[in-house]
Amino acid sequence: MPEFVEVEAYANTVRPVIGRAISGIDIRDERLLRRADEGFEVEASHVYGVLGGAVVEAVRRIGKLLLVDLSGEHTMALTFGLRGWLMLDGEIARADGTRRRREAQAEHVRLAIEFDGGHRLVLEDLLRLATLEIDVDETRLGTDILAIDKTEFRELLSRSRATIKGLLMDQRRIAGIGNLIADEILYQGKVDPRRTASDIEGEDLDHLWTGLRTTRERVLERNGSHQGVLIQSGSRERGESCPRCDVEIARVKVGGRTTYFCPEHQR
DNA sequence: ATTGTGGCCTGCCCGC
DNA sequence: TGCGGGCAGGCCACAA
Repeated sequence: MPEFVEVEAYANTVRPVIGRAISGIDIRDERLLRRADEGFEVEASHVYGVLGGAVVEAVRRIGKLLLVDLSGEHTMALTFGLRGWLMLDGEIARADGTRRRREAQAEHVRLAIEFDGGHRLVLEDLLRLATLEIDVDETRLGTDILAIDKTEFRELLSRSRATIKGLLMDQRRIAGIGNLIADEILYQGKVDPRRTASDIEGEDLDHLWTGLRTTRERVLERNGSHQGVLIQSGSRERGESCPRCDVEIARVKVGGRTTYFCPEHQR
């Protein structure tokens, strides 16, 4: 599920508890903490110590990372893997702030946090790929996709020998782009995903930048990383054809990810 | 150092 | 229907 636009929605999900204190924590699956350098027992107690009684002061998003700033100068950081999401009191927010109810699935709940006033925040995660960390190094992430400008984008490209798709998905360079949005940016930007980043200049770069801007606006307006033209037209599938060119969409591996693109108009 | 690959984990879908 | 293989929008450790 989650690329930047979904995590934006998760941030909106959490925001109603800003100003509330945490009254209970239930870590159902300690694998949530698996990135800890120390053993699970030690790390879990640290998490309980930091969260217990703390007041939520702010909720931020950088790329696909959700950051909850707490009283006591600590920050809880959540990632959601492929199939993770948050609900508050049985509701999930969209990127535009509207909310909808969602049925909880108890077997997939990995974390539950209670707040004063009776609010309950739940993290569900089908694949157990979500993580919780305290006080992560935020500088490991690049500029957020919504904040990057063309000057920085051009600069990033010119300095990288990676494939353009690999660069787009490299969270240390640009934070927030996943496999689907990368494919859509390249589709809109008319660039072959396998090209070397630093080779993209001039008109090609203009097109790609337009593709990035178009895509980030579109998925935000429509509330989902799966709202790109390539997917919505049904073309991001084996054997389907490009809605613009009517040639068969190509399917290749780039940067370890399955990649769909139009061999006709993406050059 | 940078870039690319394999594997984690579970659930689902497709083809036999 | 039942079963095995392939695959999933993320991320990390590791190899070249």
